[in-house]
Amino acid sequence: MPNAQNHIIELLPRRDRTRLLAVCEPVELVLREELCARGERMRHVYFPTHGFISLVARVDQHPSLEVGMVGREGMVGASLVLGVPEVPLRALVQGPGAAWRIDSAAFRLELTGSPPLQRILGRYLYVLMAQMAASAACLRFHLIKPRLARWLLMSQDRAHADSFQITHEFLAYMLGVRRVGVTAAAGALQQLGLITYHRGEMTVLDRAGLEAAACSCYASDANTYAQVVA
Amino acid sequence: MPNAQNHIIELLPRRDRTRLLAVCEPVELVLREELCARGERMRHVYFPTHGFISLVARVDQHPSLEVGMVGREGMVGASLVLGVPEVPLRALVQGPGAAWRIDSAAFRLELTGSPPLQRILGRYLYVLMAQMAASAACLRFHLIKPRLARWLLMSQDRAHADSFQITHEFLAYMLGVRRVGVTAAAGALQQLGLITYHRGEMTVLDRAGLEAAACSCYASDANTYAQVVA
DNA sequence: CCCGCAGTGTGGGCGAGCGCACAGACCGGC
DNA sequence: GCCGGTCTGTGCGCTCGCCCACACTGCGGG
Repeated sequence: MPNAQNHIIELLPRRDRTRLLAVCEPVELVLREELCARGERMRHVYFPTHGFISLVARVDQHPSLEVGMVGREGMVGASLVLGVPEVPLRALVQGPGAAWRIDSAAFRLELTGSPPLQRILGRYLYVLMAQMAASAACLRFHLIKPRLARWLLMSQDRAHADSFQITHEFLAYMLGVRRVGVTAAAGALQQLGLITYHRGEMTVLDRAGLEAAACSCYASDANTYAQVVA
Repeated sequence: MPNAQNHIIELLPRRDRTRLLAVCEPVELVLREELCARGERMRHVYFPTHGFISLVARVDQHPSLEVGMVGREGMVGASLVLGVPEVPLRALVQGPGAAWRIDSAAFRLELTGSPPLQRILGRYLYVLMAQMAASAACLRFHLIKPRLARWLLMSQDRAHADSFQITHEFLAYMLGVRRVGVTAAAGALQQLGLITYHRGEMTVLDRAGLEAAACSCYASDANTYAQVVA
């Protein structure tokens, strides 16, 4: 049996896993690729194995805002589990990598035939919801620096790499702040020796230090996931 | 067949509806009552028929923040549909009224036996998620006055009344701002003749005017619900 | 009737983040 | 080696919302 490299899939019992993988096809996740535009019908769902994806919300003409992140611990297109083929969010590849892709129709078929898959994805959806609710409060009450630290940690977890390609500009979009605000916060973190960056490449140097600098939301998120899904 | 007065229940086919109502018991929703503390196991789910409930998130020691609202268009405890008995949020009665209450175990039983119920609740959960994602962006980008207008409209829809008991202080908690900020925004709306208030009682005078003053999130929310659930 | 209290209105000082604008630094391509 | 574009750093004035404090007003209870 192949090593699926995706937590959700790995949690499935052997039978269900094999059957699911049979309808999967491996695809590459290209940086900045848009897996799904907001409001659009999804044609595929994705189980990332490497790299990570941002779930991005928009209102009016305002800049975007990241409300969730998906890596090998989750999936993109979970709303299909709820029976709704649209997504209210953009799904944007932030860390290049790879994923298992499944056609929506095939996935729904697989889902109805696999209670374990239903169970796990239900729990995953719960975590996603909890994450979104917490993100809202985090966004409101926490300063840029701790939020940036949290973002970096979450990315590192999902990318399984210490280094990723991201500019201040893009980070600003994710966090819903100005680029200048990111520059200031990132500069402070660099001063502290926690990270280093250079022309669109950021590297985590001191993970423990970053965890101390991050807001509590990082720990609670990880906690929720561990308790509910794993 | 009794008139359920709750949209979710009313959308069920006659058979499923009757069976569900058989395990329901009517309860009163008392103002400020906490239907569910965050992190706690739920003992009951609620289908409101009158009044409305706020879903409230917290981080650290910071003040609370409303991330969702439930009235007769929805239910409290929808995470049971995902197979998780806990809720990451407080559920707080903001508008007194009444609801159908079901024991969690009985509800799960009913759920497994009723595909239509599963289908409708999945869609409702989707709407709730979309609402939460949009709320985050709204929180970040919109000013207090439009957000307050939106809150009043949402309350009015769910309470099915033009007047409700709420102080500036409490509104501040919901919107995640200071009381003084609410006073200023509410004062402006009153000046415009859209609302009037007095010692903890707010009344909507000009609904159309409020809709014009509200941020776009109100319309999008209503839209999503109408398209997905109804 | 007076006191207390909850709800509301107002003010001043302050800090985080915003918009805008521009300057330096680095990289790749011709 | 020059040039253009991208990424990063910096400055300034400003707004919104923050904290704190206080004053006014109904309303209900002793």
